[in-house]
Amino acid sequence: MISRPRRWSPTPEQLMVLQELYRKGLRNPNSAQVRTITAHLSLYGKIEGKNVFYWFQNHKARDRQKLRKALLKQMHHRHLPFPGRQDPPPPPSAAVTPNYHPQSLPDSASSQRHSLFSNPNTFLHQGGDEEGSDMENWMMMRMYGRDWMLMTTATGGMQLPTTFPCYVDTTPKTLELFPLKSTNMKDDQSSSNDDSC
Amino acid sequence: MISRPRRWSPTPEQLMVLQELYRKGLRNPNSAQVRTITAHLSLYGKIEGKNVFYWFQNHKARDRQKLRKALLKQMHHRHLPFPGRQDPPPPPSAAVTPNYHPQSLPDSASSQRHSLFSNPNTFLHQGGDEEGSDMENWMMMRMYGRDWMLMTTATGGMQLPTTFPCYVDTTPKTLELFPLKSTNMKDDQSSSNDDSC
DNA sequence: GCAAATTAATGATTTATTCAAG
DNA sequence: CTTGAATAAATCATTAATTTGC
Repeated sequence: MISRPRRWSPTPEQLMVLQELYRKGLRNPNSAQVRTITAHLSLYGKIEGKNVFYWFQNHKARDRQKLRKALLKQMHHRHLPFPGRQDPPPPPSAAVTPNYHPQSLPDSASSQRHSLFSNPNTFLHQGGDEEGSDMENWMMMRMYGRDWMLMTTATGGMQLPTTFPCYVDTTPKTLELFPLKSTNMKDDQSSSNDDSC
Repeated sequence: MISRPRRWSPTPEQLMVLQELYRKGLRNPNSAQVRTITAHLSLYGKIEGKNVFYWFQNHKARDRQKLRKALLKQMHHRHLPFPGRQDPPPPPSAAVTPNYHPQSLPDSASSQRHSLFSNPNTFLHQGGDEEGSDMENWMMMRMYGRDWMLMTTATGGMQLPTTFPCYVDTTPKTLELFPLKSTNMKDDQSSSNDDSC
């Protein structure tokens, strides 16, 4: 019995595909991309969305850190210019760029790059434009993978119910107090005192 | 017209409940906790899971940083010992503790604290113990909220389909190449060259 | 050859930092 | 200025490589 591994390990095919996607320049796959990649990679073995997400995150970070170290060591040794590495053309001189939040781009920018991939194949669903619908239960953060595992697996994930505050000044309706399970033991539990409503 | 706000802002009731939960010691709510809190708080106004998650994350971080600053300033000024702050009893001298991963606790530890909250009310579903089922599409990471928004909202989220690597050495089955949409313009796009399979 | 011991890689989590809305 | 949202960096923990003694 191999006792199902506790953490995902990519099969050679999965790894190859991920590396190729990375090599092509993919760094921060969005939700749809993660789902698509996961779906396709699941042909080669067990895989989840978070694995894909983590893989890109770690790979990017370690690629960058490797580059940093190389540059530092090089700079310390001699002043040889850049090494090769022209695969995913990093934004010029952005090898050590700390952050870079190009958020909320104003509706239509950089239309030149779009022309490079004129493949309007809407492979993924493109729901309505208004809010609601899928937006509700879309996210269960990364960290919850383990908690969920501990919760569903019978590993004796102890229960630390936390009483819900009940002095909300509006009509309490159906809400009074409800216990919450807690599996991570860090600083998650309630303080033992002051829980009388 | 107030033009629906683009980011969540807690209503007074929601904020009060969140603060109370925090005050009681909740720091890293897990998946079930986030869902439960979200469900109950949605009685008081529009809210999503990520809002709850972010709120705890930010609140913890900023509480800690505030404490750090206070300590630093105090230490610099005079040597007054700790300020008050005995609400969520921080692990002794853990005010600036870097990490602390109590992961994979061996099945039954710290049973004393459990006795403090002997409320085995299984309010939340407790699914089977084996894999699969809910574990599949459980997580869409935090960052995807915005992407999803840009995608579903008609803001002209440009399409940057990325060709899927196709030289996987197993039988390609139904997978050959598939375009992926990309909305974040950071370094997400594929390199323009080398996309011929 | 082969496990136990040690080290290197890397998957998974948490914390720090930054951007930007209000 | 406060704080929601997002990303990057640091860290932990487990698995795979590898070394080592037999």
